[in-house]
Amino acid sequence: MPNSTLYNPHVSVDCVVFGFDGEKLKVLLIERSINEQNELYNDKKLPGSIILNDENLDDAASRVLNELTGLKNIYLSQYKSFGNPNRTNNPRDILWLENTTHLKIGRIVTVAYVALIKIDRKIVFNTEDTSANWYDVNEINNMQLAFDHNQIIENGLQHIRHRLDVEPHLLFELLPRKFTISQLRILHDVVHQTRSDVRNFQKKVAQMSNLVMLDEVEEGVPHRAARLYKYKKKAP
Amino acid sequence: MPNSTLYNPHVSVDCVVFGFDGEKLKVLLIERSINEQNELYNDKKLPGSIILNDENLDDAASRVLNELTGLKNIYLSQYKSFGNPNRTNNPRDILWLENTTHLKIGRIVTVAYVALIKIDRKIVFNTEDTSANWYDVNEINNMQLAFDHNQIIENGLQHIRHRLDVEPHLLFELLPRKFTISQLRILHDVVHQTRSDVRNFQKKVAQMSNLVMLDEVEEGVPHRAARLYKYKKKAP
DNA sequence: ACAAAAGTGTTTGGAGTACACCCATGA
DNA sequence: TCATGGGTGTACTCCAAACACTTTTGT
Repeated sequence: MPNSTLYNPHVSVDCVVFGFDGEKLKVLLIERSINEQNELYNDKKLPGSIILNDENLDDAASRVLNELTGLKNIYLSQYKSFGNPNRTNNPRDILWLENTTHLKIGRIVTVAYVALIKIDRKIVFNTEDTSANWYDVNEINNMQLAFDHNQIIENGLQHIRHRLDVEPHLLFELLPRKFTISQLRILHDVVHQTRSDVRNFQKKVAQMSNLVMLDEVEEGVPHRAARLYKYKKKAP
Repeated sequence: MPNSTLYNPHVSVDCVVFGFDGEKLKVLLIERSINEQNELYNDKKLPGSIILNDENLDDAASRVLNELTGLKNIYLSQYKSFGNPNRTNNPRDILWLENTTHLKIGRIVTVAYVALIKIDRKIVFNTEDTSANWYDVNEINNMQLAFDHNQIIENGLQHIRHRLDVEPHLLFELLPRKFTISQLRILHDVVHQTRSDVRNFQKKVAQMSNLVMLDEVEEGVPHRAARLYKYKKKAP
């Protein structure tokens, strides 16, 4: 329950949290309920918060993610700020802001972050006042999100695609600790919107020195089990 | 002279303006004078401003550049926001802020932009209350700038290096309208901190379809004059 | 004539791309 | 035994990098 001496109501952070379920790229959204003339209106929003008065932007983003998932040390990267004076003009959004913050809110500039998390981590998404779910990045175009969150996600997606291109090791932030080369390839293809050749991909992977083959194979698949690998930081 | 109903004193924009003088990469800084206990203290700062209440972030950055240079249509790109709660804590900076804005200023989150301009444009940098000069990017490490502007420039430099790598056509924003291949190569090398081979560079340039050779050569050089080229947008 | 930079081709190695078959496993 | 994906090698193309000499012009 924010209070005005603790919080800075002029600046917020929003996090576009990406996950990979083995097939699709997903984004984590918070379910939002607004009581509008005695009708409950439901939609979704990004996890975010106005910042504390004495808080760094990066710290605010970490706090939001930690409050939501209980996790620390998540990959987080600031990528863009959104400050259109009209972004907080929708009456529904104003109502929701005032109900949840109990502050008088004017214009808010928000600083957007992308986060990458391993979707297999068992995360408590449903606390007493928050419930969150994963959504396909491609479905989001057809959803009407709070504020300018559609645009924030769209930009976040572009950003992270580019980022994963330049720094491929970040792909491992999205995979389980142990993974198969197929999983890595499918993730790579989903991110880059390509369809890579299996043999060429193996070849490229073979020259990654920080990929270590384990003495284990996957389990519970109805076909030949694939070898498991893990990612090891620090190139030699 | 800002007034509190017009300006939003919680958010500002700062512009890291890059230019190229034929040899070095330069950044445009504003000379700042502070009357501190009857001693004049001089240093430098980035061109910037708190935003207007009803102004987009991009518009605020354009406004700052236009007020400074008189130019429009400058290449501008937002790259990072800085919101350390201590960034506006230096007493000297507080004094300067209050003298120039006549507002009570607390914490300011600033949204940083990089801009690219052709240094040969004759620009009025010395209006009645502002004077600006170009500084080598490498000298800036040894200067003590206002606020966290050293860090903002450092990040801006990284950003623009990467950006010019990904979108090489942006190099032409830094060159005069007519330029030689040498100028282009030297700029390329300054940006990428490389030393490219003259012949290989010519070869690469030869396949750029939007580079057109003019029927002119450079003048006033004490050696064989080089051919001039211009950049033409829109690939065929 | 000399100093200074302009301009110009060829060779080589490495990376990316295209392509097809046998293998191991669970049902 | 069959269905499903796992795992493997070769040939070709293209791009990047290395490398040195002649030409033009001003002084």
